[in-house]
Formats: sequence, C-alpha cells, structure tokens
Amino acid sequence: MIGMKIGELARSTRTAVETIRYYEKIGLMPQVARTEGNYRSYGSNEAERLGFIRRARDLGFGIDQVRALLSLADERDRDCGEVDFIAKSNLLEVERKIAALQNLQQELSAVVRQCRAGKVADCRILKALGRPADWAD
Amino acid sequence: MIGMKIGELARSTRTAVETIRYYEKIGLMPQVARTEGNYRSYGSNEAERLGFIRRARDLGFGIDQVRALLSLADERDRDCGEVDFIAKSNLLEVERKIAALQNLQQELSAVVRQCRAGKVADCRILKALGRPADWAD
DNA sequence: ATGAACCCTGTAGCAACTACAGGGTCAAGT
DNA sequence: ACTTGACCCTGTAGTTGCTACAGGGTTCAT
Ligand SMILES: [Zn+2]
Ligand SMILES: [Zn+2]
Ligand SMILES: [Zn+2]
Ligand SMILES: [Zn+2]
Repeated sequence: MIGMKIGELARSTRTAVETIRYYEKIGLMPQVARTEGNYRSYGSNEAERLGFIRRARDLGFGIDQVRALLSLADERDRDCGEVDFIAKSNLLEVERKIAALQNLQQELSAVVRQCRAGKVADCRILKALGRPADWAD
Repeated sequence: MIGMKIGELARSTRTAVETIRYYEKIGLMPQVARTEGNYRSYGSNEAERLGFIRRARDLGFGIDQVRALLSLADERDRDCGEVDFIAKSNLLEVERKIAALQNLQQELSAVVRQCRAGKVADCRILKALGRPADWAD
C-alpha cells in the first residue's frame, strides 16, 4: 500500500502513532513527504523499515542497536560479523538479566515462605528486610 | 554511630549520596536535623531505615511498595496480611519477568544460531528481522 | 455546516535514579 | 593566615523508550 497516513502504518505494524513520530524525532524513521494538508505519507519502504524496527525491539535490541543494525543492513557486501556481534551481545544481556532475576526469585521466595500469618510485629518478611541479610544465601 | 554526615551513611549502606537525597525528596527518607554548616546529620534510626529500603529495593520491591512496607511496619499489632500480599505480588512480578525473558531468550538464540558468517546480504539474522516472524516459534 | 475521526507540533510525565553546575564548609598542611 | 582538597548544599537536566496531553488543523460524510 502506498501513500499511507501515519494511522494506517501504525495499524499495519501494531505500533502506536506517537511511537512512529518519536522514531522520526530520534532519526530512526525518516522524515517523509507530506500531503497538502501536512500529513505524513508513507510507502512500503517505510513500512518495511518499521517492521524491522518492531521485530528487533521485540527481541530486546536497544534503540542504538537497532540503529546500528539498520545501517549495517545497507552495506550489503560487507562481512556480517558486526551484525552477529550485536545480536550475541543482546542475547548475552538477556541471559544476564534472566540469571539476575532468578537469583532474586530465590531470595524473595525464601523470604515470602517465612511468613506465618500473624501480627506485623512478628512478621518474618519485615524481619528479613529489617536487618542485614545473614538469613539468606 | 550518631551524628553521621550523608557520606558516612552512604558508605555504611552502600548507597549513593545522591540517592539518599533523592529518597528524602520523595519522602522515603525523613528530613533530618542539620549541623551549623547546614549538613544533614543522621542517627541510627535513619541508618536502619535506609538499610531496610536498600534490602527491599535489592529484592525488587518498587518505591511505592517500599513506602507501603515501611508504613505497615509501624502498625505493630496489625495483621501482616498486607505485608505478605505486597511481597507475593513482587514475587509474582519477578516470575512474570523471568518467563518473558526466557521466551525472548529462546527466540533470540534461534535467530543468532542461524548465522553462517558471510556477507551482510546473506545474513540470516537480518533476514529474520527483515520479514514477519514465520520462521520462529 | 457540523461532527467525528483523523492529523499536526510541542511539551510534560513515567521509574529510579545519575550527573552536573555553581556554589558553601571544614580540617589539615605550610 | 592561607590554601588545598575532601566533603557538603541546592537545583536542574539527563537517562530509556516511550506515553499522554494541550491546543490546535484537515478531511470527509451526512
Ligand atoms: Zn507476615
Ligand atoms: Zn543474596
Ligand atoms: Zn550473519
Ligand atoms: Zn514468538
């Protein structure tokens, strides 16, 4: 579809209109031509680009990583090592976050398990928070 | 230790000085007495309170949850059900985040595995990002 | 011509800090 | 006495990635 207004592009990529304008402001999406009424007019290039951005964001890539991926994608006969590096960095970061949250989950569920429904004065959860963590690990 | 300056309190709780001032600004830490030279002067009450805050934050509680826990902790002969509810909510939220990240990790590592180091034009990672996700799941 | 649905810009807000800028205070060393 | 350096103060702006207005303009159907 050609000559899409921003709302159509938004629907077709499941993106909020304001997000598209935001991407334009930070230079992730291009400034496109306007209609007479000053409406942005998008074509299939932009739709593809936004689709790429959305999928990359959904996979956890940061804005700057997406920016880098997009510009690498244009240098077609270059080696893809940098692309792979970015993707692997993201994967590592995701794995790091999982590990950190799993640690957290362990400690937190240990704390939660302590509670024998009673008065606040005796609550083990508050006791656990109230003093240095010699009870944990 | 009594009559601590903010830097000492910061060191003893492994908190940044600016974070303590920030906690004061948002009402999580109290406004304490000042010295002649207008320096904040902390006692052991505040040190304990900040310790509690730090541990709760480390366990993933949000600022508003910490605020609620602190005020519940003062009503000593109340039932601790609300405390437990907050803690369990936090645990659930942590578990939700872990699950989401594990999903992400699956999809992302599937993408990363595709790459056979070559030219950008053939990079499977970019191909995966460049089109709707019919390759995944 | 009036209304609904859409579009525009620009600014402020979210969480939870972090990083200055541009000062003041205090103790130690010379 | 004076200077250096470490510390402290307030206030504001930046971070990430959007989201939510406020206060307008455009388009199109009825
Ligand atoms: Zn309890
Ligand atoms: Zn631990
Ligand atoms: Zn590749
Ligand atoms: Zn999927």
